This record gives sequence, structure tokens and C-alpha cells, in this order.
Amino acid sequence: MAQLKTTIPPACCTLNISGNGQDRLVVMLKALGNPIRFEIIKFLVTHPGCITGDIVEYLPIAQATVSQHLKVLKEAGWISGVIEGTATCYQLDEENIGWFRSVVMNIF
Amino acid sequence: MAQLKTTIPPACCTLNISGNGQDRLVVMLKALGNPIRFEIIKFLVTHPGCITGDIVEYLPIAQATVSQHLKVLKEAGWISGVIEGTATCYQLDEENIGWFRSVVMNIF
DNA sequence: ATTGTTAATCGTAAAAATACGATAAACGGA
DNA sequence: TCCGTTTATCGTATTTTTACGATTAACAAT
Repeated sequence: MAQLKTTIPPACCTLNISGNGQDRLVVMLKALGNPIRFEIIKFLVTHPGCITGDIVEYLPIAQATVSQHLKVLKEAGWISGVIEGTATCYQLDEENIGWFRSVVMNIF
Repeated sequence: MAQLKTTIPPACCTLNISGNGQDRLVVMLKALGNPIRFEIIKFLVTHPGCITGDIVEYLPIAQATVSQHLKVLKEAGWISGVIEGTATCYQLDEENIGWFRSVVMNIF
């Protein structure tokens, strides 16, 4: 390790996480770190239980692309989809988001 | 808007953010949503003020790649680099991380 | 059964991210 | 000044992400 000449501030966060928890967190961060997906999550806060078509209508991108983003968000744990006839109702995944919140609170 | 048949839970977060703040947050999330970069940030918690070479030594990737990741983290506001002779000492950007923490606390 | 609606998936093109070796720039020391 | 050290940048290859149109699958209604 190199020796330092600069003054070192105490760490402002612990980032005390590893293994599966860390992998899971990084996947969630990556999923949310996209402007379109962030907008989808925001939309779901104000439009809980809305269907894919509502989100497609709201966003300036094609249906197939929205579906792909929804898949990423679902796999990351941000949302869950409930099939309702031919439609799919999406909503925030409270459990995983709760986990995310608590982890971030702990490590930052 | 489609009408819903399912029971709608109350939103578990507000995500009350927009504009520049939202853009800034998404950039930070994206930067941290990468396994290598997450490891770099973790390393800086326990090795504040270390130089690029220390990080290169620690990670299983080439020096050029590490330098690129450091650039992404710096531009996102996670870290800052202080030139110390021929070396560069990196440390967490407390101010921006503090901003990140407070924003996440508020919107989640 | 046929038709219309909805959303996921397929195939693919374009853009961005990630990685590396080589080079350049900046500095300290002999 | 010349040499070694350190790290950023350049050029480029590979992989991943993002986007779209077309198709498929599943269901509801007639």
C-alpha cells in the first residue's frame, strides 16, 4: 500500500455488504440506473396496478421495448406483474423495495 | 387508464424527484450498478486516499480498465482524485454521497 | 369458431459499455 | 538531462444494452 501525504477524512459510509446481498443490490442499482426504467417506477407509484398498455401510452418508446424494461425491473425485484385476463397489472414489489431501503440505510 | 380488479396496496415510496436531481441520481445509480465499480467504492471505504495502483493491484482487471471505471465514478460524483506527484489519490466524495443518501432517504 | 385485444418473445440493428495493449503525459530522482 | 514510475488516454475488439417491427400466445367477446 502506498503511503499518503494528504489528510484522510473518516469514511462517510460503511458499505458493509458482500456476497449474494451485494450482487442483489448491484442488480437493483443497475436496473434503476436507467432513465426510462426510473420513469416506469415513478409512474407505478402514482398508477399502481396499471397495465402494460398504460405505461406504453405514457412513454415515448415502442411496446416491445417497454416490455423488455419491465422484464428487467421484474427480474431485479423492483416490480411484480399480475396477469389479469389478457392484460398484466404491474405494481411495485414492496418486499424487495423494503429490503433495498433497509440495506441502503445500513450501508450509507 | 385501465380499471383494476386487483387490490392496490398503498405506494411504499414516493420517488418524489424530477429534473436535474433525478438525472443526477440516475447517473449515480448507474455508476454504482456495476460489480467492479461497487468493489472500488468498497475498497475506498477501507483504503481512503489510496492510489490508482493499489486499486489495480486489488482488482483482476487491467490498469486501463480500472482508470476508465475511476473516471465513471468520478464523473458520477462518487469519488474525487487528488494528484500527488505522479500518482493520484482517490477518496470518496463525501458531499455527493451525502446528497445521495439524503435523496434516497427522502424518496424511498 | 372467429375476431379483436393485450403483452411477451423473437430476430435483428444500432448504440453503449467493457476490456485490453500501446502510447503519451507528467512528475521525481539519479 | 535522462530514466523510471504512475496514470490517463487512444485505438480497437468484444460484449451488452437498447430499440424496433413482426410474430406468437393467451384470453375475451361475439
